[in-house]
Amino acid sequence: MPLRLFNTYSRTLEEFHPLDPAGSEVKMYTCGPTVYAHAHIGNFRAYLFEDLLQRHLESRGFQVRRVMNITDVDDKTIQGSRSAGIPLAEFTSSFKQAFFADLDTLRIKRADHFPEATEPGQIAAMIEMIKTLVERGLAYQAEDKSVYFRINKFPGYGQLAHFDLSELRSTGRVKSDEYDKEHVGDFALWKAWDEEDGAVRWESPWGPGRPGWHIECSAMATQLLGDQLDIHCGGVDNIFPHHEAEIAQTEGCTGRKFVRYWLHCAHLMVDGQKMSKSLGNFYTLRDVLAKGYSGREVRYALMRVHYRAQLNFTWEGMEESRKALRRIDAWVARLREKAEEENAQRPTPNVQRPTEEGSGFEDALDDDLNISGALGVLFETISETNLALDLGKLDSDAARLRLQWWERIDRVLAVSGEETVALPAEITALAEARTQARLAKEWRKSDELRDELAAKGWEVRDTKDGQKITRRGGV
RNA sequence: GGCGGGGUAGCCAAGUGGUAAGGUCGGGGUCUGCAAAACCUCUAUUCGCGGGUUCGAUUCCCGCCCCCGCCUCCA
Repeated sequence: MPLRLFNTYSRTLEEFHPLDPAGSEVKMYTCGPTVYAHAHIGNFRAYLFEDLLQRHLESRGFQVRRVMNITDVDDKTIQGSRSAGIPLAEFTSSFKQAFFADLDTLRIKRADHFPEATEPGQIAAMIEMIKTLVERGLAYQAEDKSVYFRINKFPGYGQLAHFDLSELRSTGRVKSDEYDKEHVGDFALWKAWDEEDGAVRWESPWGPGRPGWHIECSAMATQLLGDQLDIHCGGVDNIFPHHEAEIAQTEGCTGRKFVRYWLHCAHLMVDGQKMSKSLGNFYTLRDVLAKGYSGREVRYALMRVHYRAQLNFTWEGMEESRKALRRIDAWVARLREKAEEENAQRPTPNVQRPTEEGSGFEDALDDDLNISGALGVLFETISETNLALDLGKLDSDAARLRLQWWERIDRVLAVSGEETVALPAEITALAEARTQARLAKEWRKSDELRDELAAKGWEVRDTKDGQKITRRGGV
C-alpha cells in the first residue's frame, strides 16, 4: 500500500515519493517556534503531527533529515526583551530551553538541526537571498528603507493558498503604515532599523535593520537542506502568507521548485475557538502538567485526532486519553507476564497465534496518517488478545509475537510506559502500615489507610501480588 | 465576498455504493473482605437538511443550513 499524503498545493492526496533517486532520504522542514513566550499546546499539536509523520516515514524505511527553525528575532521578541529590560539573546534563551524541555516531555524526536534566525551565517544567507531578489527585480527598497518582495513579479504568488490577489482583504490586524509599498500584498524581506529596535540591528546593503520573518525560513531551509525539499509542514495559519512568501522568495532565487509536498495541520481549538496567544485562550504544556497529566497523556490526547481535522481541547478529552493509555498499559503488562512463562511441553490446545504480524496499523497511517484507523487496529488487537488470554487460547510464544508487534508500532506512537514516580517516604510508610493491617485482616484500618492515601493523592489497588500505588491523576 | 476544513451514538472519532471500526461515559457480569483496577458484555434501523441517480446511498450528483479556520502577527 503506497503512502499517500494530502498536499495543500494540489489539494489532493498524492502518493509520496522522495526526490532522492534511491528513494530513501526525505528532506523535511518544519516551521518552529518564535521564542517570545512558552509555546502553547496548540503549537505542540503541530509539532506532534510532524513527529508522527517523521516516525511513520521512518517505520516505512525512509531516512528523514529534518530541520526545525527557531525564530529568535521579530517584533514580539524585541518587544519582550525591551519590556524585560534585557538583551534579546538573553530574553529568548530561556524560552529556547523551555521549548526543548517540552519537546522531551512530549517525546517528540529532535530534528537534525534547529537553526536560529540570529546566527551570523543565517543572517548572511538571508542578505544574499535578498540581494539576488533585488538584482532580479523581484524586490525593491522603499522610501522607508525597508526592502519588499514585489509579488506582481512572481506569477505563482497565491497558488498555495489558492488566493486571487486582487481580492485580498485587509483584516486590519497588522498596522498598515507601509504606504511605501507598491502593492498591499508586498511583504518585507528586510525591515529597516528604527528606534524601537534598540540594539537589535545588523548591517546590510540597504542600511541597518533586521530580516523579515518569511526570509528566515527560506534561508535556513535552503542552507541546511538544499534548494528543494520533499516535505514542508506547519499549521494551516502558515499557508498564507508565510508559506506563500517562502515559495516566492526561494523560487525567485533558485528558479527551482522549492517544496514537493506541503502538509498543514489544523488548529487546536478550545471552547470552539482557535487556541491562540492573542485570544488568550491557551494552555501551555506546563499548565496541563500542573493539572496532574503526564507528557505521554498530552501526547496521546493531541495526536489521536487526524491532523487535518480541528481538535477541541477539553479536560474530558484528557481523561479519555488517560483511560485509553491505561488500557494499553494493562494489556502490555498482561502480555509481558504471559510472555515470561515457558511454554508447556504440550502445546496449549486451540492456541491462537497471529498467523502473520498484521500491518493494519501502518496501512492506516499510509492513508494520510489516519491515526484513528490505526488506533482502531490497536484496540481491536487488544480486545482479541485479552479475550484469547481469558480463554487460555494464547500461549507465551503468541504473547511474545504480540509484544514484538506492540514494540514496533510504539516506535511510532511513543506512548508506552508510565513515567515512574518515586514514592515519598510518608506514602511508603502508610502503604507499609496498610500491608500489615491487611495481613492481620484488620479491614477497617486497611480502609482508613486507603482513604488517607487517597486524600494525599495516591491511589491504592490490591492485586494478587499485593497492593500497588499510583499517583492519582487529574484535578 | 473569496479560499479551505468539518457536521456519524452523551462526548471524541474511523469508515464503505450493499446495510455503521475504535476510544470514553453509562447499564449488566466475572474477580474481590469491601472497593479500586483489570477483563468480558450490552448500547446508532442510523450517519446536518431537502431533492436526484441506483435494485440499494451515510458513502455518488445537485441545492440548502450550521460550525470553525485563512484572506498579510499566528502552529
